[in-house]
Amino acid sequence: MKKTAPTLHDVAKAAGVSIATVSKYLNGTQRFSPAVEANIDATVKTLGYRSNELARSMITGATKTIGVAILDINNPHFTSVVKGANRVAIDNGYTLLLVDTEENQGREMQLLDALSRRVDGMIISSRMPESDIKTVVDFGKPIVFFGRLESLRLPTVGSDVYRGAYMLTQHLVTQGHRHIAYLGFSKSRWDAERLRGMLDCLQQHDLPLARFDAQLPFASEGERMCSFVMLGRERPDALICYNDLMAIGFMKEAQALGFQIPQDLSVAGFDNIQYGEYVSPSLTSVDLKSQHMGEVAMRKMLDTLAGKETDHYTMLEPQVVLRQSTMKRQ
Amino acid sequence: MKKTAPTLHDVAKAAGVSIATVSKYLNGTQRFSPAVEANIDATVKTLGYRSNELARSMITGATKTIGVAILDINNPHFTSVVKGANRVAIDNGYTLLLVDTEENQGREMQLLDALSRRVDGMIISSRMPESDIKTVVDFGKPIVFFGRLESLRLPTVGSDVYRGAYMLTQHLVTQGHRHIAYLGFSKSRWDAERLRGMLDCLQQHDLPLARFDAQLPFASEGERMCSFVMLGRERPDALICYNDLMAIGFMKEAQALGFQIPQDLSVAGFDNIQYGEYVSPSLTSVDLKSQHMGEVAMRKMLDTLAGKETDHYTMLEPQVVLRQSTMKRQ
DNA sequence: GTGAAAGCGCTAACAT
DNA sequence: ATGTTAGCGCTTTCAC
Repeated sequence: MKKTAPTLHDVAKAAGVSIATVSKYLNGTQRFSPAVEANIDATVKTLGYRSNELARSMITGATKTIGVAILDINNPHFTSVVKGANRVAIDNGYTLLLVDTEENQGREMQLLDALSRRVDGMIISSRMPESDIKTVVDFGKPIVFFGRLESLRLPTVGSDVYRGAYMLTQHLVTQGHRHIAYLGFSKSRWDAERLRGMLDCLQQHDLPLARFDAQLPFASEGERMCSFVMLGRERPDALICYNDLMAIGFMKEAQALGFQIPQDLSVAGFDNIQYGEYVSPSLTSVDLKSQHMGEVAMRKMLDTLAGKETDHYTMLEPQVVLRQSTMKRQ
Repeated sequence: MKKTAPTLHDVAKAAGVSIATVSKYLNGTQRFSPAVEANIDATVKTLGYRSNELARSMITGATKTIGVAILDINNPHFTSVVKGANRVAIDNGYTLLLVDTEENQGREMQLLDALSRRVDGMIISSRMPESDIKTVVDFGKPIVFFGRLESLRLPTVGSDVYRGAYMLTQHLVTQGHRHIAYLGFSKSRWDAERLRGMLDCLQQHDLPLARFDAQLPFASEGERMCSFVMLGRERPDALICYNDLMAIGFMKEAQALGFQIPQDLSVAGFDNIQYGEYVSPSLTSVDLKSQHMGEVAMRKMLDTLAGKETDHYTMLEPQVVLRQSTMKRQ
């Protein structure tokens, strides 16, 4: 029950060797005579010595910690991203410092500022404008960013949502839908790409797109927007939502309003979250490979830290996953 | 574009004052003459000085970081816990170091070991035996634990699952169910309490309980166990699952097998995860107040760090949330 | 093979 | 009101 934890100094003294010897042996920097090594091992054990990571980090300049900033930990898409990033991190001896910015612009910058001081690098998902991202870059730590950037040249990773949106739309058109609507979320930096994919596809078929915009990417918002979309002058026969969460909320409310899905309306989302399988009808979705995104981002981070050059933009290939919420129209 | 970040020393020199003056002023430890303060402010700005948290932490002994270890970040219960903990942490100037042990005993100890060296305290959710928890306590950092402990006297927080299970069972019995089954998860330290609550209630009504045990607390496991439960000799008329995830999986598979819920079987779970509202039928559940658990845990941690004594066990009151997956039997 | 000593950037007595 | 100085626990040349 000692007041203060044993230090390298204590071990050295107790083992009758120098502090440098202990340090080098423990770090595997150098080998020593068997007698000395055994002695150190024993002393470390009896004293219960554990290195002070802080002191070491101060010298080596590395904390072995990667900061991960996400928008909302309650969103399954982000938990999958974190899961992927975490796996790769752990396999490489790194730990995750998590920051949940709660879809809340206000404190984001100060959170990132604080974060940047305690990590070796940051993996960031954010809705900040590029000018703000520039500020974050100036915090001086390596950054991997989710989503494509215009002016900044940063390592980024994303899913090809344009392709995903195009494919999904193409499928709906092929299945006979003629009145397709998009319940988007224009605050997201991924929204425009989805929209572009849909528009390009529909234009080829000379079909229109009805557009709606949500304020939050949540299920509750999908519910809220439902009557607005379904009880207007022109009811769509297919709806694509910005993400699965919104789609799930929308479907529930649509059913409450008396509509049958997919008979009255086909619904689809993005992300392919796990719960899409368990709602009724099960949800058709564009799988954006969330977990893989996290893995790739962390691998890029680690490569950057190791001084390797990484390609700047990595784009994962999405996959349309068909389920019961969409059907063929005759 | 300097190679190395400016230090306190640089600021002091550039501002023509001593290093201590800068330190004290920046930390608000002491006030100085307006001239000096303005001068320091200006220099800090032009140099872009940002304190090295590591060096500071080494001296103050505080990292302003709390480690949070959870079993699975893909489980909504835990994301809510983290959300709650994170809110309180941020409001108090702390950051979360997250560790996802992935329901994987093997690396858990080494992860916690590593974690303990970089944080001021740890909030832990784990299935470790108490002997192992003792080891973690010996890492020397304050700990707040989720769940009641037998021998160890640690600050802990939990939900009164015994009461929750009792209430839920009571409700089912009142609604006319006579063949109640429990699909448990005996590896969890919360399983026994649930079971005890059900048993105590059923005993009073002189009713039996059929028991099944899952290997993992996932939806997929609920699906897997379904045929085993539903196609045996004695089919239950009500099923309580260890958690909502399992219940959701179970319901899906039961419906696939041709059963109607709740007509053929009432189903209920624990946690009251968000998705329970969106599956069909919507899921009756015992709300364990996940987010509140996280908040309370973090508050206890902060109190402990501040030297305040905290009560050792805090038990939140659960609430039965009735939805469509349970119904009255005549 | 092993050890002495110089810091890493900062805080906190203790001076002045 | 401001400065001097002694470390915090560790890594890392550079000597012996």
